[in-house]
Amino acid sequence: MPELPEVETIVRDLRPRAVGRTFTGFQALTAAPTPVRDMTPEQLDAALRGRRIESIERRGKYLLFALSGGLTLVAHLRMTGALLHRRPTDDADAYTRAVLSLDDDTELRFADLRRFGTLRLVEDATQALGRLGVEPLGPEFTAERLARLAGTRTSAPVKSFLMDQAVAAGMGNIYADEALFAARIDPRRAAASLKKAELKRLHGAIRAVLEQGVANRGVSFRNYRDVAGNSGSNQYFVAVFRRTGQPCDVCGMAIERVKLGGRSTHFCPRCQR
DNA sequence: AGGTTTACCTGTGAGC
DNA sequence: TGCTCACA
DNA sequence: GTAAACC
Repeated sequence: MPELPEVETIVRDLRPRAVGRTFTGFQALTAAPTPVRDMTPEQLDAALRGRRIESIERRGKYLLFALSGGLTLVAHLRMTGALLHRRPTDDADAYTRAVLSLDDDTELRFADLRRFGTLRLVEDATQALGRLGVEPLGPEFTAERLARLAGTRTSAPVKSFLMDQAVAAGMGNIYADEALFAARIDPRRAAASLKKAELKRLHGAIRAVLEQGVANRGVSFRNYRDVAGNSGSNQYFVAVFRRTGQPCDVCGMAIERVKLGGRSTHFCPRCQR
């Protein structure tokens, strides 16, 4: 599940490989549903041909390809998507749903086991993005802002609060659990009940776990792969995620798992209160 | 309105 | 081993 | 992971 650090890794790897290249075609390889939204694959092919990639940016978990002529190709990998940079003659990648051809005899393969990922071509990038808050690794993400947002919630658990993209764009299930462990906060606590000192710890923890994720090129529990098809290594450094029943590294207590907002949530019942 | 559940799709792994 | 179910 | 449906 690509979250902020995984998407950031993809964007950084893609820039030297794809910026300056021109699209020579688009092809959907599987029957509907294809990743393409709001138009047919044929329309996307026609619209993409001849457009140069001016820049590649990340916003939350979205990838933004700024193209010549003012259009933006917006990709979202959802749960199991990957963007592989290959040559047409390279071995096939499993679950490749679409191929974007470039003018240097390479291609971007959009692989996606569960088919939740999306691709859309828009004039204004913001129209393809959901309701997004500030970038948690950017200067606008402050403890004060986090506290203000937490105060607007009533009963929602802080875990669900963190998963809301309008709070900190790019946070996902893994890094939310890890941030709450690092901040020693029980994920079941109501967001509005957090004390100032706790929010300050949480703010720092969010930054720390995301930065560590980027440094380790992301988490690969199952499907995540970078543009070369390689795994990240951050899964070796997680404290609680998918460690149900295993001893906490800090106190030795068994990690517990509960369901919060429909998502599995992992925490140490002794360290997090 | 905020919060929670469900739908979208396909595969893996655990338990019986 | 094969089937079902929870989970991602 | 996200958006729509449902309390």
